[in-house]
Amino acid sequence: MHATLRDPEPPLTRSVEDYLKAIYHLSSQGGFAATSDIAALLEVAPPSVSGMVKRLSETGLIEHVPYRGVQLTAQGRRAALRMIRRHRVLEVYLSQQLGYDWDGVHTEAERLEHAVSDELIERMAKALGDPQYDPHGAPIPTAAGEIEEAELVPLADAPIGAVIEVRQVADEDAARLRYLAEQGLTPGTLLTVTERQPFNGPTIAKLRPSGEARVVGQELARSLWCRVVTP
Amino acid sequence: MHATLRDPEPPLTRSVEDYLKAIYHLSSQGGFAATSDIAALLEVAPPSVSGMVKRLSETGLIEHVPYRGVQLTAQGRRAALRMIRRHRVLEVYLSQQLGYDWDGVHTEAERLEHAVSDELIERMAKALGDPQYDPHGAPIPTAAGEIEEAELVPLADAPIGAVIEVRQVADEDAARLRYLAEQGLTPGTLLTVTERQPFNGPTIAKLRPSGEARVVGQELARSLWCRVVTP
DNA sequence: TCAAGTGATTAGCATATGCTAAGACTGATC
DNA sequence: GATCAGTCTTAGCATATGCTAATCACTTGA
Repeated sequence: MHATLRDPEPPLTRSVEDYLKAIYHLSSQGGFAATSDIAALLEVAPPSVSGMVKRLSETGLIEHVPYRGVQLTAQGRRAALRMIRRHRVLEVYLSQQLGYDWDGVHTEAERLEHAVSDELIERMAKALGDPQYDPHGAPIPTAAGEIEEAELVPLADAPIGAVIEVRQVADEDAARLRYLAEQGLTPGTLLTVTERQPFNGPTIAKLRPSGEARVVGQELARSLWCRVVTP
Repeated sequence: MHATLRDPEPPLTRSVEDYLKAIYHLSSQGGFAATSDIAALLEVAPPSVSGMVKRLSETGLIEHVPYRGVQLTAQGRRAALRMIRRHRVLEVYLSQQLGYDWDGVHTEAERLEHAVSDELIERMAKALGDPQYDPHGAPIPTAAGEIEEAELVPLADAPIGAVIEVRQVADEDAARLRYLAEQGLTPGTLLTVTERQPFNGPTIAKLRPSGEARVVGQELARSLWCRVVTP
């Protein structure tokens, strides 16, 4: 009801959608997304970001504090979450219905997310039984724009002895994702951290229930986000 | 083998892909596609077409005879057929796997065709059992770029008394497509033309085997392309 | 054969997006 | 508090695509 009464938001370009997604990801932790970080994520030069930032703040999608960074407005956040829903539903669909690998879905979804209609996304979601998580374990926003905010810690910071569940893999590199899949370190896996080497060394964990040991280097252990099941 | 050795053709923009498709359709009968026809089909102003035509002939995708019109080169034709394959595979996929209506697939495919990868199209085609025709009966080019060229006549010209098969509906208007579906006039339907009213009047045909009569106005009968089964 | 009309092209401009080079700001260090 | 390194922004430009208005060329009818 309310949604249909709202002013019809004008269609956004592909670029704009990419900027909004980037800003969402970069500002989800701290408050502001920095120009140079946006530039690095989107692989454009910083002045291109400045230009786009000006346009986006004029249309009310972001707030810009010069020399500080940008934040999404409510409208910008809505648009960003819509893109993220599209991306993640597409990832699940491609991997479950079309046999894509866990590590190959990202690139395809990256292009499709700008072209699909809302109707197609909802049909895909329904065909999949309205999934809550994408293949990398990231939560899928609802069509209404709500997203689960879970308390997760990187495996590298997980307390020794705790039972933890791998929830999310924050890495898009196909080779790394493939490696994690081979190691059985996919969302849903339960682990006990047994040991952590000093000086940013690897984390050592046992798979549950099998008890097999896994040695996870510092870098990977930073991108494996986990939920602490029993401390 | 050969395909992988060919120079990697540079990615085309969405606009360019649309122009090539339009030129393919407009020049499939006669030799040349006229500027004004391209402009009408793509809903742009004629000078925009002139500009694009210049760029496309510089990159070798089309041949331009000033004041005459344009034709696709071999390279342009290859690119156009690739888009048409994408479009039609998408239409079949959307209608068979995601429950889209016969008349609703076109718009969605129109946007997606520019974003999907070749790999996704081949996965969809395989999941569908490599279909030969799209939901409107149009032939789907092969991945290698071959397309069936059938001898079809509009229902409006079909000989009286002949048994004919509806093969293809050359109309994109959703309401008209829905109407034809209601009337049972979809690709594969067999008919006998019993009568044609003079002065461009309607064609009257009987469905086979049921014998039910259908009165088809001149305009629709021009967009229903048929194969003559027995003269 | 030539003039009119239709259709195509060119000229000139607008917008979105990107770039490099140069200048402006901020925060940390002495 | 002054300076410097790093970051951000502005200036100026390029490309792709679109538009309108004006001009040009082909065809056809008188």
